[in-house]
Amino acid sequence: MPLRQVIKPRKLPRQDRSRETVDALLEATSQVLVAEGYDHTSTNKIALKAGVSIGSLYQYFPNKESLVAALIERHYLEMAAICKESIGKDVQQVTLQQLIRDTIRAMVAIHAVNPKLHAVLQEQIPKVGKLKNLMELHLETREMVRRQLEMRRDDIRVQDLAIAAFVVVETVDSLIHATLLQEDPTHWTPEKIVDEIADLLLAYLSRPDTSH
Amino acid sequence: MPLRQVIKPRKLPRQDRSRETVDALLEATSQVLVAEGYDHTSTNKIALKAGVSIGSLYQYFPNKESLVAALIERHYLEMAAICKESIGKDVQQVTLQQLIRDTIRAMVAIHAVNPKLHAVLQEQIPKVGKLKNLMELHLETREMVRRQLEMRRDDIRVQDLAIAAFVVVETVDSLIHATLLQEDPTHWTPEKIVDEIADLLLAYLSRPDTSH
Amino acid sequence: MPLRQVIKPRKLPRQDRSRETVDALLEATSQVLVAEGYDHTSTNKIALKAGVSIGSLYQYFPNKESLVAALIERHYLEMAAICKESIGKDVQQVTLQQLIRDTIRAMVAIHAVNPKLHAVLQEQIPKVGKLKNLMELHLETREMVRRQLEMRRDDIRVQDLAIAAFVVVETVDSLIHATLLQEDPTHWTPEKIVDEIADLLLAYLSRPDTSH
Amino acid sequence: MPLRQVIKPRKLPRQDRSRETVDALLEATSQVLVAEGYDHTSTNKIALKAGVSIGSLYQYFPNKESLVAALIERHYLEMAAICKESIGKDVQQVTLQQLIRDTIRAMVAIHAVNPKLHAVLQEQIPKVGKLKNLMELHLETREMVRRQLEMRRDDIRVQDLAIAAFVVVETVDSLIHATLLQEDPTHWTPEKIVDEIADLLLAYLSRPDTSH
DNA sequence: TATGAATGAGAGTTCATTCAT
DNA sequence: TATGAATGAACTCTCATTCAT
Repeated sequence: MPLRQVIKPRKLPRQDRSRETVDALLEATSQVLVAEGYDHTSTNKIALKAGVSIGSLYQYFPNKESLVAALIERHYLEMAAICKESIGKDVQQVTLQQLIRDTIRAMVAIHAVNPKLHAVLQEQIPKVGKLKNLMELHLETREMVRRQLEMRRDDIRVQDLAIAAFVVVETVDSLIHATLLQEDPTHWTPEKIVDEIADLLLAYLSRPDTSH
Repeated sequence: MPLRQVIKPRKLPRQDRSRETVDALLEATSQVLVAEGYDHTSTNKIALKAGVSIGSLYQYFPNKESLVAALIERHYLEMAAICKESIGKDVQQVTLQQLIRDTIRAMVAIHAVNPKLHAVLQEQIPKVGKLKNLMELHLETREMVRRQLEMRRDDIRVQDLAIAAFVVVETVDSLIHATLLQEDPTHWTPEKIVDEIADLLLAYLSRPDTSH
Repeated sequence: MPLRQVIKPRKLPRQDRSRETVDALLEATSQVLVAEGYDHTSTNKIALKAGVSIGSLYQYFPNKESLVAALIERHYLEMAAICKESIGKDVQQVTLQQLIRDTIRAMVAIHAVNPKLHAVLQEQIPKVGKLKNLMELHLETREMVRRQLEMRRDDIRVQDLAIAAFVVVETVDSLIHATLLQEDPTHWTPEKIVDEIADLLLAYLSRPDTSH
Repeated sequence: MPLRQVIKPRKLPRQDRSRETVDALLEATSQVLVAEGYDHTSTNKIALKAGVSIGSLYQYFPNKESLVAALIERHYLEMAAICKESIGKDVQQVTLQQLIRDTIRAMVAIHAVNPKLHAVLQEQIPKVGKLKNLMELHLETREMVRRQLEMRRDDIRVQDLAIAAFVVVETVDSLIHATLLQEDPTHWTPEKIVDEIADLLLAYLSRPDTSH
């Protein structure tokens, strides 16, 4: 039976094939979301773009929501990794000013991962059910920032560091978001706004210089 | 009996019926949006909640989008009125600090009009087509704030007042929004956050006190 | 009370006003049919174009079908008048050839009354219910032609004059109709086709000339 | 067991299911059109009659028009096949008289395929957009007839053969159509009318016999 | 396990007709 | 009698999901 020799090399082991299919589906979901918006995203389009039958899609994801939730999760993990790298490490040698700039840069980097997807996820996904994961990132980031601030307690004039962290994270995120959404992109460059935000937060957090 | 016509000022029955229907539809739209989110808002549900036939709905609104657009318009007008009253008047006697507090209060008031509706409109309405009205309010507010800042040019250390206005409006809005969305409402009261935001902006805008 | 003198001259007596409304409605029906086709003709559009409220429309016509039926009737009467004038009179002095030309001219005149309306009525009106009136005109015309042919029995080689009349009427009508529908109107002028049809029918009806 | 694969030649179940569904839909379209007329034909009725869900209907046909267009296409192909077989072949041995009879027979055969459907397609389908296919059959037939007439140029007295072909096709079609629509079917049999039309056209086309 | 044909609830929308004023 | 707001059945079409193969 020479045929056996012709038989193609055993496809990837089950797990790997699954992995590929799931990845293809998530990538397709991302692309369709960006290209068409949440409203016009359908499971059929996703399956088509992923090169996967609609039946297979439902083998891996029980419903549409779970697909989007998984995508959010994936995006969230990417962003969380960036966050942790930038502001998660327990270094105290860094000045408050440096910390602030690092935080802002981290947030810019987060938005840069896939800005259009980020915008869709943040703006269009109904924040109900299992889909509010993206908010959790804020909570975690807030906590990380709070810990960092605590290490510099003495340099900071704001009493309640939880509030300070909240203000920092929300402010940075919203300003970056608004800047990127700006329809006239020539007006302010991201660099300029990084400086501006740093200014804002430093003035807010730091004790007025009473040295002289 | 000419008197009768004066006594009973003809309520122009048809026009009133219309008005009532339109109002009922907008109110129902608002409620359904808040209760179910944009995605699960349908013209049928709106008509049902409004106690109006689906046919009547389409007599006044050519499509679903136009209903939401009209609601945005209505909400926008309410908010714009608040804005203008608070920060539109050309008064110079007011200190920068007072101006900042007024602006924040105006934004809080705006969110207080119908907070849940505001959140849905801001978060869930796809920002495409005719539905981007809510962003325009930001533009207008920004412009009003810029003019106010210009009147106090000397008290302000930030160079570019357009950027300053942008930062002010976005920051205030996002912080208020995030605060109201906070799931644990006992943590920070709105009053506390108003103070905090005032602090933040005053530190950002005002020249460090060099009097002594 | 000078007011009384200002009061407008009493509107037309009931009957005349009705007449006007009905006419306006029929005219509007005709125009909407021509402009939009039967499918997109609605009673609301008709009432609007007629400058009459939808309620009034239903005061005069119990339903949409009856409106179209009345229009067909009106068109039919106009056409029938033309027919009768041309081929209804009992004159024998006229030659067969002349009779044929008169018949064709009558049919051309019929189509000329309102060609677009005629086309819509003939092509788009579902031939069901009360709406098959237009076919009856053919029956009547056929009968008139048959009587005319009978008066010239000796000049005609076709045995069954009922069939001859049927052939004549259908042929003339369809050829005129097809000519007018021709999309390239430069190709054949109506005059040319009148000659051609006359040729066709004369050859069909008349006894071959055996005089020599 | 390789035999099984040969014995039971895979019916490609999916493709067959599709085909069946499409066929059922077209057949249902035909029946609903005939039974209810174009106006009262709806996709829901078609799907119901086809024993197919409305969703499946839209999987194969993007809209109602496309269903009717496909049906016209199908009907058109059946008719075109008949036409080509009867009057498309390039035979010159056949006399003009025989040609005429063949042509008429072809047209009768065309109408006989599905007379009621033919009537609906010809009378009720708005001749706009993709739906004017049926008129094209006339154009093609006309061209075929013209070529046949040209081969017998010497036997024909009519100068312009394009006009002659136009007259022939329209006349034959309309007379057959009118005959079949006749409500009193006992009056004239199709055979009788074939003779009559042949008579008509022969008299029209052929040169008067001057042999003696 | 993969496929994709099939499903059908429900969406947006139209329009002939009714009826309170 | 005239008005036009209101009605709702019925329409076209979408899409998340199922299931026979």
